[in-house]
Amino acid sequence: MAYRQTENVAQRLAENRQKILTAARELVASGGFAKAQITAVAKNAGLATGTLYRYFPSKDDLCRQVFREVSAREMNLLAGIAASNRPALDRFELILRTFSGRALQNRRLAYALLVEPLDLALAEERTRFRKTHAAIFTRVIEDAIAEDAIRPCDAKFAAACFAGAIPTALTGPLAPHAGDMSPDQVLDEIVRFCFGAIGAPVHTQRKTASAVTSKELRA
Amino acid sequence: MAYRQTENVAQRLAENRQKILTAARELVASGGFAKAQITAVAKNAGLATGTLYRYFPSKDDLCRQVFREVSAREMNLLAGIAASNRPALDRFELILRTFSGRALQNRRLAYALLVEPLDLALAEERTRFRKTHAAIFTRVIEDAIAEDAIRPCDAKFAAACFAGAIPTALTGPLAPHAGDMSPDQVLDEIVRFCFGAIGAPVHTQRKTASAVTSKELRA
DNA sequence: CGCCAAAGTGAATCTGGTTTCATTTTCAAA
DNA sequence: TTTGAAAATGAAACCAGATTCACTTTGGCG
Repeated sequence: MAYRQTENVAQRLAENRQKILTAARELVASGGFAKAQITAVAKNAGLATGTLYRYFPSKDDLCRQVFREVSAREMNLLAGIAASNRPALDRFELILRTFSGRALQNRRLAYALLVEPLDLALAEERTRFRKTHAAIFTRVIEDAIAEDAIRPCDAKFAAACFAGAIPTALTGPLAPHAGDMSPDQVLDEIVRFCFGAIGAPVHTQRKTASAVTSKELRA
Repeated sequence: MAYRQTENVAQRLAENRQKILTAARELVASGGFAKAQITAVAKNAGLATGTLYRYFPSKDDLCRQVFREVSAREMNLLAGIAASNRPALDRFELILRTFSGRALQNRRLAYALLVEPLDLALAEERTRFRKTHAAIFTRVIEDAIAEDAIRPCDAKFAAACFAGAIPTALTGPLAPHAGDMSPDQVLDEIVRFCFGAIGAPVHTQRKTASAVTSKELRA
């Protein structure tokens, strides 16, 4: 009577795995990765601590998985915009507004992904994330140069600057205090800053498709 | 015969304290704060672990002290430049070149201070450090605006961007690989980027006093 | 010289979490 | 209904460091 995994069970397993990831994600979104202790995740998922280890080999693996899932959404969104066929500077602006807009819409989570102090394993994951941002920026900057929309500059270098500047300016202790600036002002300043940095003309009345927000994404 | 601390002893105590700080600083400079375990610091200082606790109440206190001492040097240097009475944009450029030049001259240490993953206590210290950078940038940007050297913008916001951009672009995984760009090219790109970002004209042949390097500082 | 308080020592202890694993529960097949 | 393999459990073991503390050493003073 070789044991065979029944459909029923397989589904429950998948559900549990999901429950764990969701539970962890919730904790992270509410209080950063520091809150995602195994015991807490287990309780939040309605499972015993030991059970988690039947689904994930270690805490690090679980947290990395959470980080990847959350960040993948963002990266895909931006990559999608970067790959569209509008003029490079339009794409650039859209990326800036989308990235920043979404970060401002879920500050706690953005903080966790972008600037909160993390342990080594997660910092590695964050590095991936940032490298992806940089790659996306690099691409549109190079395109803008190719299109003669801006004068040549070191695209990779500028991209690294953006990948560092934006998170710092949006979240964490250096970000403007709520009440200091409205989200829209923040977006405008970001665009002005980034356009200026690569020597692109800043239209005060730019008229582009509005950024993709998380509400729209959900829909 | 109430015990009175003799001159001799007082001096040895001071020396030991210094030995500990130096030992810790060495470890940090060579391998980041992760290397600064109590045991390692003690060994490096030629003292027993327990002894360190006669000088510092906890590891966190010791490490914070190290962080402060190392970063204070940098902050004073930059603050000094910011306070000089040259035109604002000259000061801005000088600050950028000094900051970046010094970081490139001691990459490992710069990495530790600026971007390496740190525990909470030290991350707090780093926040101070970055806030100071931002304050210095804010000041010269505001001065530049007051001097009509650039058109008005949100100085604080731009400063936060710089405080995020420069560390990322100089050290850590997004920084240009050695061989990719020469240090001088990096400095030029930084200046170009930052000037552009606040809408300042970039002179290709700017002629300013050269940045303050650590060699000069030592002298 | 002999005494004492302070300084120094480092093995033993503590700590806050992760991870294990012997036991119990579930459930499909016989 | 019985059976056994997989799944779930959670209390106990574990871990890598920081921290403590009973003891030894030092050196100023009578």
